[in-house]
Amino acid sequence: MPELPEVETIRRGIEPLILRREIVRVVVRTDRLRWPVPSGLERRLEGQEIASVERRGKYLLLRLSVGTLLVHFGMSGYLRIFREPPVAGRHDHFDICFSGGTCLRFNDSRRFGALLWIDGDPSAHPLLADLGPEPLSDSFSGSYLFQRSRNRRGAVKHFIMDHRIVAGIGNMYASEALFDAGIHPAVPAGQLSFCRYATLAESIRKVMEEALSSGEKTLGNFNNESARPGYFNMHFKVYGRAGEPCEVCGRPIENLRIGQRSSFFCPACQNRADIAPAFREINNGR
DNA sequence: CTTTACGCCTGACGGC
DNA sequence: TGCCGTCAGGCGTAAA
Repeated sequence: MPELPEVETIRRGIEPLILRREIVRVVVRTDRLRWPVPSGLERRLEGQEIASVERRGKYLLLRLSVGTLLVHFGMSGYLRIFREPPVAGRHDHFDICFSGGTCLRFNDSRRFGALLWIDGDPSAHPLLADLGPEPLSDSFSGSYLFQRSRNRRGAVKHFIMDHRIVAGIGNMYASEALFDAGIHPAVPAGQLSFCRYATLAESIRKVMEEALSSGEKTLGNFNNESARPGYFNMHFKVYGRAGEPCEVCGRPIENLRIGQRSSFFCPACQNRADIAPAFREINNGR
């Protein structure tokens, strides 16, 4: 599931292949994605040049001479790169081909992804306007999280997955960051201390940067036609590891349902001392 | 305002 | 072997 690091890896991978290239051919095979693909998009894109390749949260933004193309990968979306695309297969929903021969093909079995056209300033688009800061930007910090979390009773894991709070963190990296910070995912967001949020913000940065460097290693594979840019083998310490021993303490990783999502954590390394009344609002040593 | 449940969709998986 | 039910997940929406 592409989260921020995966989308950023895709961005870095395709940027040198398509920047300042002209779109020469667009094929849309279904308009039934997360939202309908705008009709007549093909004609609007053909002949336009890619002015920049950007990302906001999990959204990939291809800025054109006029307007912006927004791509979202949902759960199962991925791009492949061809010079001569073969006959389209199952779930190959659209192709965008460029001068010089590069062709991007989008495949998404679950169709939670999106292809949208934005006229004018992308940051004013409803999907982007309310996004919180990028976790790797200067405006993201422990004090920011602390301030936004006051009076929130929902689980901290849900809190950091709220894209209005911070953009681009999904279920996998939320679990990993909380493990790194030693914070139990179910702790009410409003009950964590300033110090714990300082730790959490650093853990979020660390996990994102580690994932980005994993992705960086796969960039060389982008001309391999079987490759899926952005789908790299990230090493997870808790995500998807229910029942396996924690690599720090050996206790079995547990899976707890929080807000309709599975949440993986180590019951020992991520203890709930945070929410015991005696420990509220103080740094308990971690 | 915050919090919660739901629906979209398909592939993988387990049970029979 | 094959069928069927269940689950996973991002994210907007609606309802509480």
